[in-house]
Amino acid sequence: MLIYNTLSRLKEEFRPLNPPFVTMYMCGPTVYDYFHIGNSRSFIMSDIVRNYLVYKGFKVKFVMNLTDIEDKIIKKSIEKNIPAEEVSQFYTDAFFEDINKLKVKKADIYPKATAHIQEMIELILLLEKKGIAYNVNGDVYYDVKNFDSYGKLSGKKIDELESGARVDVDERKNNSLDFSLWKKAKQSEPSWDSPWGKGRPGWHIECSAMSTKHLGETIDIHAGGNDLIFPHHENEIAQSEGANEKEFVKYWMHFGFLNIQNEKMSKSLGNFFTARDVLARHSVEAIRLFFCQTHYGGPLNFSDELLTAAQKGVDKIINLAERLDNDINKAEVNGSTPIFVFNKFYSDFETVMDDDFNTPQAAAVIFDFVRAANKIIDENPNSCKTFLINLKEFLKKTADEVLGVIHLEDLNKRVSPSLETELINLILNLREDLKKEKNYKLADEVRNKLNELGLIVHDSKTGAVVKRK
RNA sequence: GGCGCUGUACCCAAGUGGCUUAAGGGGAAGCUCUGCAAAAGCUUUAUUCGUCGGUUCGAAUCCGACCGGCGCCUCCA
Repeated sequence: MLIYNTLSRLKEEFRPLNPPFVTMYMCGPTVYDYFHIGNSRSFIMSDIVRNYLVYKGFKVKFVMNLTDIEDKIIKKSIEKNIPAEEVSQFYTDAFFEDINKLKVKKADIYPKATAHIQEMIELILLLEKKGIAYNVNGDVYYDVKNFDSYGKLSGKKIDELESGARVDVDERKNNSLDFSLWKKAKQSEPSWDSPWGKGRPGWHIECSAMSTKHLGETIDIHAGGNDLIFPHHENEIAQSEGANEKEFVKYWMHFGFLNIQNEKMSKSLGNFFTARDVLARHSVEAIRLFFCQTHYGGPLNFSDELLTAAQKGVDKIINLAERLDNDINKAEVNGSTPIFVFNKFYSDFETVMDDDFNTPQAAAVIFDFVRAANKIIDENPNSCKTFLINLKEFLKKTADEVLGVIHLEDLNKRVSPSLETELINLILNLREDLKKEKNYKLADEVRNKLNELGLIVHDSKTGAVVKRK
């Protein structure tokens, strides 16, 4: 199995430190606002990576941090005149709501920055002891010149970065690239006691401290968006490897941006839709298939039209699943067992997913399977139950449990009986009688009236099928 | 200025030296089914991969030049 490692810029054979265990850390949200649909791409793609590792038999421990103390949270708390904890708690709740709707599986642990202040302080002390951190009147900085391999992840060289730096140079720093480990408290800001006085942690230190605490000094996979490569992940390496003198991460994975009209979707540009907005217009399945149909590392343009197109693809898979459910109920136990190349479809799926999670190809395998399955059902109307169950099992294992582009359990929920469905069936049965009497005028009128009520009636060989608009 | 990504059919998009004279989805067209309509299924749909040169028995895939799009270097998934 190959994974593209940002560190080496190569696809590398995946060899976790202690197989079958895999440790995976994903940079989570700063809880200062609802996350946008671009952020969802990273959450969903990391979910798929994790699901596939589980499919392959790995025991994955997945950690996602919650940054609950940070400039933007403080800014919002001042604007709204409410405590910072209230801001972060509100958006943490919203985060979990949205992530559930996106069918992203829960992480094993969601460590919060504010619950790990002590660990961060200890890490900074260690860096200070090693001479790669320095204190300037209560502000503690990381000294990049004292970490030899600074820049190895982003491919940057310290000298070049300095000359191209766009930010105003902070006179107190030794080097303009030095970054905050500990920020001295300003008035009315949340703060914690520390050996350097009251203050709060810098942004990067939390990931180093929390990934070490929950996953160990060296972790297998660390993932996040492309924009985190520099400076965030570069700084994490500097902190963790500077302190522990051990390799921090074996495989760095980065996800491409979601663009709008070829521009990166971002809060600062204002060209974004929140995940909850998009979920109000499109299904999770359409969103997930849309993301799957392009490789995780490249850019992807967002538009409602593309999501609508993805929905059609989802429907195609769901139609087969529903057809199978229907046939499984009717099928004979001792029917025929057609010859079908299950192994080929499973091995094709694995081959492409093994190649750096090629989800577009994986989706292609699923669509090929859908076509082949429809064909074989057409050609073998008397297939046995087991055969049909095996067909459904393929969809469950791949499209549902790994990619999450369909959710079979939700389909089952849809057919629960109620008075409403009983009444609809009654009307449809009466309409069948009208059709038998060739009273098409009245039959069509019934169909039109139902349509006005939001129910679409499709006649088929086995009787009318009704769908909600 | 530095580093990196990218340009494949009407749209989205995979493929990075021969298995591909290029997957898959959407769209379009045809067929099957059918009282009609719709739905669904099946079939078809790029001799061609930004442009121009080069390497090679062989290139969308490697090299060079050029044209276009984007990202990071400041908070950002």
